[in-house]
Amino acid sequence: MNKRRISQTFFNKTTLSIAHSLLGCYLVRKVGRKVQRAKIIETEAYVGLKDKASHASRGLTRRTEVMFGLPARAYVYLIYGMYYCFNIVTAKQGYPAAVLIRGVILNNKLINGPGKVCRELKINKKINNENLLLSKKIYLERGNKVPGVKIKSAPRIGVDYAGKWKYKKWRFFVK
DNA sequence: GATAAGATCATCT
DNA sequence: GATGATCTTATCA
Repeated sequence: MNKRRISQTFFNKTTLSIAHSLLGCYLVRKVGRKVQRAKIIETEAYVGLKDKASHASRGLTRRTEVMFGLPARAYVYLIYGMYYCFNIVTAKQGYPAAVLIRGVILNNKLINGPGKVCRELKINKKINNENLLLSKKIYLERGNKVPGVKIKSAPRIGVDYAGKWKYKKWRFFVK
């Protein structure tokens, strides 16, 4: 058993606080024999039915049902026909919330943008609904703690249509 | 430096 | 049939 692997208790807090805590942790992806460990440096939170920027704001659909499900699952979807985005589902079953991984460092290479992260880590819809606590293909590990002063927050990206919700500072990144 | 357009498809109306 | 939690390339100033 991997001691550094993130366990259920990590998800036992608010989505915002999880998005914050994920910074500095590692996203581990196994493809065949290859293992990639990507350090998370940027996240975005999508919380609740009322968050217009969230896919869940229009209610439960086939696509978003993973977000309404159990925490610590992966929510992967295709956007603009060509890019996948990788999210970690949070909050309890029945309440839609997730944290989008926007940026990582892989082999000392900065990868900014959810589409690029998924391309580099070979994330596709097969990963959708994977249990990050149990899966051997993709999971999370604790990293070095990031000092609070190095963590910045800002409005989310690409959600201008979301009315007042676009001003929420639910994007977190390491300076 | 900034802004605009094109690629391309699952999902929703 | 319209649209989007994006990225890259092209064109402008």
